[in-house]
Amino acid sequence: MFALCDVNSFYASCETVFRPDLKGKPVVVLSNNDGCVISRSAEAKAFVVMGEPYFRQKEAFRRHGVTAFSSNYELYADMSDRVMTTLEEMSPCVEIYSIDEAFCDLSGVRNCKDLTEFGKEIRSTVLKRTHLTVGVGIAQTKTLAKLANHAAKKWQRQTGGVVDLSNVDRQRRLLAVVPVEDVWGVGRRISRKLNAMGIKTALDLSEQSTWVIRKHFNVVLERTVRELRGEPCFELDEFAPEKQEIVCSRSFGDRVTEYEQMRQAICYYAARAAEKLRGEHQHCRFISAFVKTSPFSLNEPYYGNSASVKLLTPTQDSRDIINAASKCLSRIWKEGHRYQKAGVMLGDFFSQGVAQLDLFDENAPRKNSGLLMDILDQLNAKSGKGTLYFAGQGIKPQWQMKREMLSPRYTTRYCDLLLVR
DNA sequence: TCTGGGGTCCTAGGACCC
DNA sequence: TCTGGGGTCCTAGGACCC
Repeated sequence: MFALCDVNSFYASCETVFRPDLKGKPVVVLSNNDGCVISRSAEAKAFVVMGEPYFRQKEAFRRHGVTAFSSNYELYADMSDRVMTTLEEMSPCVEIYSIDEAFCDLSGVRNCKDLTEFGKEIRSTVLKRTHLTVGVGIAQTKTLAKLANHAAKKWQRQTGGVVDLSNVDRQRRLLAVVPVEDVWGVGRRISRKLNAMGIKTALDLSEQSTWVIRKHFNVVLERTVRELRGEPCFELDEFAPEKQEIVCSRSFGDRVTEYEQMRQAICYYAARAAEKLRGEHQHCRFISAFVKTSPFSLNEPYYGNSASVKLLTPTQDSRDIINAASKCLSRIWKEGHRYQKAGVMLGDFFSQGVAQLDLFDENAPRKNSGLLMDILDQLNAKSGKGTLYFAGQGIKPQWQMKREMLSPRYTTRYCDLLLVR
């Protein structure tokens, strides 16, 4: 048995925890650069469109008294930790699936407790400790647990925010009313195709023959069908697998038109990516950089391109990674465009000591590289990000993002006491 | 004027091997 | 006239997730 626990309107709720005056009022959180709406409080759902740009909804926000926040990921990550710690205390095995969701293994719990009761305990404990509300969906497969969670949120008042789907009749009744596009693993493209085939509800999908689904779609959807029937295909992954790639990219607050500005931005992303890489205790061989103009602007030609290099010897040294990324940039830069976004990607990872040195590599490994990087990371960890940085990043970046409605650092600076007890 | 960021998995096709 | 069979590895692209 699995329980899927997720926080209601996570980002928006994190903001209202520290602004009790906004409880019960429409609140939204915006993506970087205050671009799109990425989280809405229950009260905001009626007149705010998820994923739509802020500038198009500004007027409606004003009319309905919606409070908007720039995203404050430091705060959300910290609140997420508190929620996950609580879940880990209450359940023997937890898979943290995203910043606001976790699957809990309930196979043992089942023998000694009523599952719905247990779900309610989780809810009240998380609420008490963090002032955040979670929905709990319980079932014998992950896909069904997701669906149960969906129901717990949709009919929160009737269900008390907890739905146990172990009963087969109950399962069928729910599947029959859930549109197929709300099933975990069924996105826009696939639901359109399914609808055209007359498959409209989750129940319809669960009744398809697996080989028909495999023929018209793929094994991924076949697994979803099996899971909907109660046959588990996905296990609980308690330990996060090692990363396969690291991406660092950002849209610019203002369009970038000058090479020097872009070079600084790429240098910054490369340095951040290298830092993340060392955080994973990995070395990489693949480095790429990309730039692009806005895909939305109609009166200028679109340009987007990327270039990559494959090193002979894996590295974790920021200097190597910055070097490689800068070289990539020089290959794809085109004068005369108004660039909206750029980024750096790392891949082809090797663990420490596993890499084979190359006899013909002209760039011999740098002396004391590991030691230097350790000191760099330690300093930045202790004294705050950006204490020590590379000259290539520039001193006064003009390309930084806009966050005009940012909330204070409630939990990571001076207000920690609020939540301690 | 203004539209996010970071991931995973699967498949098909090409290059190459014997 | 007629040109095999079985495999691996890599990459790009498409789908999905939050």
